[in-house]
Amino acid sequence: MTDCKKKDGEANTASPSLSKVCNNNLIAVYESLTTAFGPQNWWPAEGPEEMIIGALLTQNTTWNNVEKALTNLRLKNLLSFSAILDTPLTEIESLIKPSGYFRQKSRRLKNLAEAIVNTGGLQTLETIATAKLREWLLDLHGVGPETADSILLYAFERPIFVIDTYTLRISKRHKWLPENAGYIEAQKMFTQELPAEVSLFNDFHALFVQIGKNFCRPNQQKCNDCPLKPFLRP
DNA sequence: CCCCAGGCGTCCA
DNA sequence: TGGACGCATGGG
Repeated sequence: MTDCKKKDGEANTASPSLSKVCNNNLIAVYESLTTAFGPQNWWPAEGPEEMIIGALLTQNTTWNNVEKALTNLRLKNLLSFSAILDTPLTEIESLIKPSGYFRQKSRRLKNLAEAIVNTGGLQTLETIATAKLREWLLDLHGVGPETADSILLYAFERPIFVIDTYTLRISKRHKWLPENAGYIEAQKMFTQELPAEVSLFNDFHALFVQIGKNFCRPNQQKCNDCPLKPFLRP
């Protein structure tokens, strides 16, 4: 972790900042994760509408619970924005109950569906440049940075690195980032030090979730068996 | 019984 | 501007 190689011609006098992990190592992190867990294939396309709905429902919620809600919606043919728009709030509430926060999320879902339909649907949104589209998403009530970026990456296939609590926690535990780092700072690190590839970002994010679930819980870290042990900074 | 989950908006200093 | 808090079901 300490011998970050400089690019050709670059001065080697400045000591690398503690918050900076060199390119080689984040790639190595990804390779270690892939070796340990294999490719993840997250959100393998039941279509962008379902991905977007899932991105909203999974806020602070396990995917297992989200799947129950998605199944309920699918059985009622409600995995489309126009259908959600035409369905009473109370029905949405009862269908998505397994995914938790159902009163908030049902409103957010209808709100999101309404915004998308009113703006001309996904076909219109697809034509919007990434930065602008991110702003548009963030303006929606109930869509924060992670949900917006998940939608950008997984539904619109834009090369945006998604930061979730696992990614932040893992980055801090390994001292790739300072303890007070936030979403933007973390995203900047990954963006700057990785090639902007959708498939890489997709898989990387999913792999971090695996590490988080298995080795990096809030009050329990099993660093001894963790594939990322070699990447812990002193 | 406990802790935790693929966050976000609100409130308050 | 940043840190607590409520939201809610389901799994370990």
